[in-house]
Amino acid sequence: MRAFRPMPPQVDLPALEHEVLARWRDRDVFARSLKQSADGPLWTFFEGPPTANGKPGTHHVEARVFKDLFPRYRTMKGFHVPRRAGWDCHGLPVELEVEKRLGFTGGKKDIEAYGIAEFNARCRESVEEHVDEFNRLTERMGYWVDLDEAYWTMNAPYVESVWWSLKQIYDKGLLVQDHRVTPYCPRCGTGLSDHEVAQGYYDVTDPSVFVRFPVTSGPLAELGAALLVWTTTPWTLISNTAVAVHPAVTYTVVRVDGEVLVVAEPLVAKVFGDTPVEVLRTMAGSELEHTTYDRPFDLVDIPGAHYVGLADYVTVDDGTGLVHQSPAFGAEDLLVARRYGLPVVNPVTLDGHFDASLPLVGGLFFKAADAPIVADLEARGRLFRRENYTHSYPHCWRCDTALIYYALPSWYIRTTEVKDRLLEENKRTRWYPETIKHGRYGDWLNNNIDWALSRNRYWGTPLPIWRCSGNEGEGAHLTCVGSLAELSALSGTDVTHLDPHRPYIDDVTLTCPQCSTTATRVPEVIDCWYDAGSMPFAQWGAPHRNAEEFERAYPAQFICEAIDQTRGWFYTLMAIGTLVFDRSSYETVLCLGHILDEQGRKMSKHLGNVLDPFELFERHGADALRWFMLCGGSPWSSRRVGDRALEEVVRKVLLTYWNTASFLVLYANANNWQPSSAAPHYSDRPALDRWALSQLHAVVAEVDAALDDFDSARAGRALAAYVDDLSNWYVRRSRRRFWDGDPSALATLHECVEVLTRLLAPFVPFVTDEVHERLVRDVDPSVADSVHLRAWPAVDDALVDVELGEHMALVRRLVELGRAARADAAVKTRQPLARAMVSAPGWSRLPAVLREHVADELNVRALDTLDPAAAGTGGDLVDVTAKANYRALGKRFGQRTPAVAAAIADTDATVLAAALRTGGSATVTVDGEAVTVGPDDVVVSETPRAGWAVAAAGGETVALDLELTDELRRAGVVREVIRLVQEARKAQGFDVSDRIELWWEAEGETAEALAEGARPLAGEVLATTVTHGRPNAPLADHPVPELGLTFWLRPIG
RNA sequence: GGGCCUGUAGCUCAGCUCGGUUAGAGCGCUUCCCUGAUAAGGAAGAGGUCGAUGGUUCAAGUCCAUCCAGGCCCA
Repeated sequence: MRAFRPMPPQVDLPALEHEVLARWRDRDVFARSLKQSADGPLWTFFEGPPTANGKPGTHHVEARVFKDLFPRYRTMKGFHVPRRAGWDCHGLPVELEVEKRLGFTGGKKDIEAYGIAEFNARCRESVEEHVDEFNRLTERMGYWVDLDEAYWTMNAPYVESVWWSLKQIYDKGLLVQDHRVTPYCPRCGTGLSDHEVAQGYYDVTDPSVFVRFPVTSGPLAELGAALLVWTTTPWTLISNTAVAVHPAVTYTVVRVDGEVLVVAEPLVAKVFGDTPVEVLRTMAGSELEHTTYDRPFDLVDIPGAHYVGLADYVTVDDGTGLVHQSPAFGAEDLLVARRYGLPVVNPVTLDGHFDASLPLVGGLFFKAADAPIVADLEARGRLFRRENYTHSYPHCWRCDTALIYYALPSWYIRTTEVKDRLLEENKRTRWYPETIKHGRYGDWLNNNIDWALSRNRYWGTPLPIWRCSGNEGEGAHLTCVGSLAELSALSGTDVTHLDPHRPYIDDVTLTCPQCSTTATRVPEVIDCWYDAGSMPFAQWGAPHRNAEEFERAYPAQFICEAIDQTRGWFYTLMAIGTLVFDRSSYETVLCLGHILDEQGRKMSKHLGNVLDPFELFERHGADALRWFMLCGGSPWSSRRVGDRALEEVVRKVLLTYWNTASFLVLYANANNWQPSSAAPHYSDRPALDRWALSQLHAVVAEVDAALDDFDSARAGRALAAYVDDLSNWYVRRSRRRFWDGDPSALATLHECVEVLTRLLAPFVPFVTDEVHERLVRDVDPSVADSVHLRAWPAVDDALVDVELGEHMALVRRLVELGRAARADAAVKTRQPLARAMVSAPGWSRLPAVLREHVADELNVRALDTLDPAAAGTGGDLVDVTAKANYRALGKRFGQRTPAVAAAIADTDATVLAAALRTGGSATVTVDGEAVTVGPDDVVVSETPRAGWAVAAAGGETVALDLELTDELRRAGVVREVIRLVQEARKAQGFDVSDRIELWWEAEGETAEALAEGARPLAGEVLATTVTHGRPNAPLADHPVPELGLTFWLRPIG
């Protein structure tokens, strides 16, 4: 016969987790969970690869917990859920990390001096190092994902897949070279990422100039009007290409001081102040479209330009509402220029100086050109006004040079060409929460702009385009290569084993298939977000390798990341899927809120409020952190995490659960009980057992439904409530049956804990597996050797008893009221009372066995019905009040509800209540009209008067008879002594089943009580003898001065 | 500047889909009580203009509008 291993009530959860981890490794549980589900329906999940550029933080744990829960849940439901880890290896974040480590401050110059081969080798090392830490994190937190077969975006097969996809896009004519405006440091010779730019903002004072652009066509020209244009970057006027106005803003043509100017109507007062203006006419901005003007400078050639265009981004907050456009130096300007097919002319060279051949500004640093430009405008009568303007402007965080927004040639994917397809794909995607779909994400798609794909950097997937030398510039032939094998064929050398990174790939040249001249690779690498978005196929190396596996697992049924990925991974996945396969790569997406610190701030290195996940694991356990993330609030709202929240999880949920199991083991072993022991059929078990099972199956249904809807918090609430019900009601009320080894109670609790363990397993995989091991596996080797290999519990509708649930809820409410009444009267529960009287709807239908629980919890000898109408049952003790039930009345009476409610209040409550009780209805008078109301329309409360301890709430009343007889008092003393002896047993470390001998000495009422109550006392404290008198052995005495009592005890044997 | 999310007790959060008159729970605090598993449990108390204003309605934390604050993303 196998006994359960003893389960200490106190447990070191982090230590336990390490043991469980070792067992998972030994038994290869994760791999077996996949193997055993291999024939089940496939449920596909894609892992979003974290960027391996720093230590993993607590926010990484968040997404990974959710990415673990749902696959575990689905696996238990019989689905096959393969999951492969992935690492995002490329990109500027990695480069910056390495630059910092190498002590570089000079940007690209330092890297090139160091050597690209060496630099990229350092990047690779850095990635490998950080992936090691992510592996540790992943394992420790219990995130089951295949780490051995992880995809790395820097591996050659992955890069080849990415190339293949780019070639598909290229072949569709959607991968093109164009210009892109980026914040650019002219000293370092590099563009800066947003993140870098954000670090270098500070206030500077620039000239703010209003310039006249005389109109040269149309009716405005006849008026001799000039557009009044405002800018804070006079140096960009050299390359003025157009003027933008807002189509919906009203523009005014005014005569001021004898000249005619065009200004946005809302800005007239601001621009001209007190100067009198004469409004000649007004027009919508859209009417100004294509109005030509005489440009401010004629130093560079800009063909086909210089007219008014429309742009929604124009505001009337500052300036004149007419915005000067210089497409090479402004992102919005460039967009406008694109739409109108305007040329992008850039007179500033890469070092930030104007082309030396230009008059006026030739060779000047761009900022230094402001002064001569403003002077020249003034000299030519073009300057309307000049002011100084202080604003925030970005500078290079490395060298403090003012940044220039600068158009660099760049490679684009024309995502705008497939925008409609993207919108359609989004339409059929299920978003959690739903609002993202048409809100944040839908919005982003609607404003889709072409994807700027290239980066002028080093550590990234090289753009697989080779340009021939046959024709200069635009006319050169381009060759896009889709694999190393293809590259081998084109280059005539075997490069299938080449590292496809810079600088090695740069050395591969090929013969242009069109003109036979030598072609070399373009220098750019690609945006690492493209790498990540390629994972659906690239994780397999598809289609070059594992094409079938890819086909089977596309698209994913489920992906899950935090909300910042809407414009990141969620977008690139959908965009690449749609571009390459004409189908988004996922069907359902769970979008998480962010984890914040205890002050509600985002966690960031900068603020120093980052919580080290490993410390949290060792302090509270991974289960605690998992439960908090999953159940501490809605998945999609942001939540604050801290030690205190985790301590609460441990105490309230994990330890309560553990202790319930520990309790079961204690009494199962004490009574030689096993799961195989005979137990009564469900229907023959006591109501309390049937209630526990009924609640259990209601919870199974609730958790199942909640997880189906990806609402882990809702599931967690149901589970936590059940843990509490089980521990603090079922076990509490059943204790005596456990002491007696009642097989019904033991079987019921075992079943409840066992099913609960399976429900909890995907949430808190460690502690549940340990409980499963001890409670199930140890005593039945035929069961799977991990809870994670078990099936998800099925709901047994036959066990769900709704009426019983309602009855028990009433019992618990009445107990609460009784306790409140006792507390109010300052009569402790240990003091038995003769009776309690109850008045509550449903009380008459409450089965006797359930009434017993009320009596027992309240320690009263009898329960009576409080009936104000019947003499001798408390009628003289109660006040009756009747209140309208608005919900019921509102449906029937609508607008007259308050009048009916008032009528009910005006009617004598005793009469009303009596009528409702005897006749089932009552009549009240509303505005002289008789209205019939039923029992549901009125909430009757009966409140006993003085002399009783009473508590009432929501129409339910419990009254305690406080009169104490000597017999009751003595029974109270016995119960007091029982508790003291129990406390002494516990303090001396006796086992719960140890028998003892007991001696006592006392006087007066205490002596009387103990003499009378020796038998119950002996039974309760497991005493084989209860002796009045001192022991003759030297035992420690237990004095109780309040009772005039001293007792002694010792264990037998 | 735009879009979205959030705002309920000192703190963490339910409740809002589908409106019902005493707005709940946990943590923390005070006082009691219970204890034959528990780091637990229970009762009472203190603690709320349910972000603000207006509207719809017999009735608004809940529906509508506007505004404010914080967050996220974008500019």
